[in-house]
Amino acid sequence: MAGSGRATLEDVARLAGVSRATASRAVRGGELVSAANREAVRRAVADLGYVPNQAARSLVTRRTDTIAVVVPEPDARIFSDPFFAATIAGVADVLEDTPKQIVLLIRSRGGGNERLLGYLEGDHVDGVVVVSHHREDHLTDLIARSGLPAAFVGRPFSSLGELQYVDVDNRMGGRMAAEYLVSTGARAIATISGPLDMSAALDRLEGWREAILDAGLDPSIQYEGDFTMGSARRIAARLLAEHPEVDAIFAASDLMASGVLSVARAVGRDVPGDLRVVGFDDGPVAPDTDPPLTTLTNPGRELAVAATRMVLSQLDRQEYRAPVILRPRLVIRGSA
Amino acid sequence: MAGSGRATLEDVARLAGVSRATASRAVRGGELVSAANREAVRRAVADLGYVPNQAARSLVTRRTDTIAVVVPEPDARIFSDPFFAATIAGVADVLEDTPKQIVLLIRSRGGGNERLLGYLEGDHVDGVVVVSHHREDHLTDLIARSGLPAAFVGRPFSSLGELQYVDVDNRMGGRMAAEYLVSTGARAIATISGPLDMSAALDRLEGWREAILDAGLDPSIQYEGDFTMGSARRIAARLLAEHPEVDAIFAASDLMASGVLSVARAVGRDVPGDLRVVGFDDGPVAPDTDPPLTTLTNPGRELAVAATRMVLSQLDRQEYRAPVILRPRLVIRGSA
DNA sequence: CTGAAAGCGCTTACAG
DNA sequence: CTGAAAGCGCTTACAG
Repeated sequence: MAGSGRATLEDVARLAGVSRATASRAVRGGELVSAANREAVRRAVADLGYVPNQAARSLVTRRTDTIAVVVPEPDARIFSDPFFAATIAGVADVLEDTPKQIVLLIRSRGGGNERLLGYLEGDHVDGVVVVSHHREDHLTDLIARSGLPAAFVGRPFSSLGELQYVDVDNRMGGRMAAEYLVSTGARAIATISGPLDMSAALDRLEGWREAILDAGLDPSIQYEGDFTMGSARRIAARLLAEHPEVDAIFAASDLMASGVLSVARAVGRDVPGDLRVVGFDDGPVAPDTDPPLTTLTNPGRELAVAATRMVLSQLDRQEYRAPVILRPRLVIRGSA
Repeated sequence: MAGSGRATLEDVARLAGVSRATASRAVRGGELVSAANREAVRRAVADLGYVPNQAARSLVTRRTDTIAVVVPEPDARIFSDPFFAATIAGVADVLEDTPKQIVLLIRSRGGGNERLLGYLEGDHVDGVVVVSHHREDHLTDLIARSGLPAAFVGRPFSSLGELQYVDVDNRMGGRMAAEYLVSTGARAIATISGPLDMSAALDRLEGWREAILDAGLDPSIQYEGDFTMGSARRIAARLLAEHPEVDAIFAASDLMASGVLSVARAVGRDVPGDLRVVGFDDGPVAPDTDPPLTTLTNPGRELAVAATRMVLSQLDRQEYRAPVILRPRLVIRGSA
């Protein structure tokens, strides 16, 4: 009772009248322990408020019961991005049914990976889920070197192969956005891409471009944003001024699309009347913009669930798993 | 080189030609170690790719270099709440300058606290920052019992005293919202509160009520939301139908205020012409609603920074710290 | 400044 | 089903 958390397995064993080995077995689930001893240990644990010391356990089992969620993003604003938030929720969903916890590994402002590497290699986590990976963050090498079970949410940049990941088919999504806009009669279709050091941004841009070309249209009106609303606003203001002929914009995230919407309103463009807007993500903001956003699905939660399962399954047997690639769906609302 | 992460201090010591004790001292910063040995160890560490095993270290030091961020919220949607996101960013900001990492402890869907308690008491973390605390989540008892250095973001429900926390003065904020609305000429002022099992919601409501009463107005038009946009939309639709005379609404979060705005637009009410709306948080959505939101500041990041510092300072010396209470500021934009 | 030794609290073959 | 024993990889008085 006194000093809860301080009781040790030794104490439990003594109180229950068994050896430490038996107490240990009983504590963990009672395999190979007589019913009587199991009960005695249970009572001792309750009486003493015993909680196993994880460090001691980890030292011998080599497991830590923690999964790292790596966020190689120097800017903590990432946290308010709904896609990212959904991702954390997805990991949490899966781990809920296990004894594992999430440790959040955030790239330091300084930009170095030393701490991250040290943590991953210090036998600190059992596996890792990587979110929001950029081309130059060296995370693919780092993960490969660590040898830890890992999965990326979003196709990693890497020549190393073998890195497991889940993704939405972003190229198809970009295509679908452009094709849909073409089908509604748009002819001067611009795009605001995400940051081109991220595969999702690259793929969406590529798909958009292919479809624009296939339609015999001009793919040259293309600006690079960073997935945030702020970036899209700045770009949209310029874009609409420089290219008044533009009759549709594919913004590569809902946040950016909603930035476009507000700028369009501010400069007196009617959406979808004389400007069509398509976003990407189908996140929580999509139904709430004005007009509601036509967009492509990018289910962060579902992707993170799949990635986490991949890591868990690697923990069991080291088998290779083909990437999980979800097809985006076009959700038609009011903006296009 | 081979089996990176597998090298042990023993290996380092042997390669450097010193004892394990000296190697240990050198690895940690070189106090009480000759320059020559320090260098020898440094080289051995580099050669072997040695990374200390944290479990072994924790077992003896009793420190884990992790801080728990406890989210006693069954619903993972919390992650997309910008205030909450800001909070995580704030903790990360502070820990960035320390060797500590964040472990995210989320209340299980099942609702039980067993896992949480087990984790906190299993010598797993050095301290805890609690975010989004509800009256019945038993977190105050649980934290107090664990004896861990802790701080709440938001005033805790507790009779135990001594629990350290940071907060914005929500009551004053509620007051300021109501007083401002009164000053703009509003006379039928409703409120949509947050969930009343949270102190922030309670305090804002209380402050609003006091000011309404002080102004000789009627405080009876009051609905309970849950801080989300969805809840506010459902409520606003009913509220505006049942009380068409309402000329102002204080919504206790920006998310809720933005829900009110969209409903108002849908039913043809002009904001701020014939309906004024004030929110709370001054989060990222506030400048981007239509019209931009008049709101009160609630700096989640700053609060979390203060809370984390509290925990860190408790880690040093067990001294008591008075709560940090920030004054909200009224930010006037277009909605009121 | 340095090293031998004890010990942190557990788990896990191993022998019974 | 049970217990004695070894060992996981580190840190920290202690004596020098």
